[in-house]
Amino acid sequence: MEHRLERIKKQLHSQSYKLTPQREATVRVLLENEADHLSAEDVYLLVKEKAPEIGLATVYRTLELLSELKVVDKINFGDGVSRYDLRKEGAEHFHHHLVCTECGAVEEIEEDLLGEVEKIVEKDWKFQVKDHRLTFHGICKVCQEITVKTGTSK
Amino acid sequence: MEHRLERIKKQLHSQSYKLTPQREATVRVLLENEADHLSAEDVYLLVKEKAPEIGLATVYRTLELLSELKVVDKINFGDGVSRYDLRKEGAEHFHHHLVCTECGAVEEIEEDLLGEVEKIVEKDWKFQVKDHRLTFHGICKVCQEITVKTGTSK
DNA sequence: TATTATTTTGTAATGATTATCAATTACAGA
DNA sequence: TCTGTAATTGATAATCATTACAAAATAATA
Ligand SMILES: [Mn+2]
Ligand SMILES: [Mn+2]
Ligand SMILES: [Zn+2]
Ligand SMILES: [Zn+2]
Repeated sequence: MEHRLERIKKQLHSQSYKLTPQREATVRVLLENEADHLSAEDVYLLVKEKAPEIGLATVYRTLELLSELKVVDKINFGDGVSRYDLRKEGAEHFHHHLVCTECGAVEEIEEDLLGEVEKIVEKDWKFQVKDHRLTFHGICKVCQEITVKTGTSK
Repeated sequence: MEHRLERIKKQLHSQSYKLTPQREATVRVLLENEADHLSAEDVYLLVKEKAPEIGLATVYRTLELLSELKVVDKINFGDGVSRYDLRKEGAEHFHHHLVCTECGAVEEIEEDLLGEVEKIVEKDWKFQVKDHRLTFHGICKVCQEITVKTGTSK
């Protein structure tokens, strides 16, 4: 945890940004909730618990800054809000997501499954891939079992 | 063109929706601009050229309806607006996109490159895939050539 | 034709995000 | 340490895409 915070601090400094108390509090919230996909408002409320004086605008600005530095990725699951997702330690690309259309659960795939596909894209489309976004929509494990048991097909 | 319109009409009827003049005008705009990725506002302005009496709310409702019917897919490229993208004729899954981070161009890949990946996801994550969203971010062919010629590395 | 359900329109309301600006804080030089 | 300057913050207003609403229009039904 402290290790990752240190790394982010260095990344900020390398672009001559400072790790202010507000920024640190925001990053800590992101680290402590890595499994979730928090909106700016979500982050704001969580940061507020520790640092009640922080303003919503600062949270937005910090998240924007972290996006530029590729510390977080800004994603949109189709509800009206942007969500902010920490990059996995050392990951070159954004991780993948499984979104259940039944229960809304979001699962993560850290493994990069697109290596081969990217080669094809670079070769056949002459497109130099820098990053990707991949989300699967479908039925999660839990909901599949529910369907089998209750016969609910929807 | 007429063929696809007919098909969409039938799809609407099968759910007991009507193809009203406003809906038809909207669908026509989508068909005539299939290469683009129009926002609701974009669609509204284009429809207005032919059917000036249409209201923005109707365009939103129609696009929403077409989304539910899977005639269009609603996507978000990270600018503040939703964009609406016609499904390719007979396509089971949403097509892929290549977004150039230099010039903003959006290219389409109709070929489904995720067959193998989906098998892995179903097998290893026990997730039943219904659809997917895949976007690559990188440098398009045109911008690569510009970079080579001018030495602009950005 | 009378009745009812669907659809549309213009507009108001909502809500997430961004812009603004005065106040605070950090920093570099004297 | 003091001083001027740049960076950052917080409160709040403004923006802007989208949604909600209610009255009018249109279509379907009896
Ligand atoms: Mn994630
Ligand atoms: Mn497309
Ligand atoms: Zn589920
Ligand atoms: Zn380009």
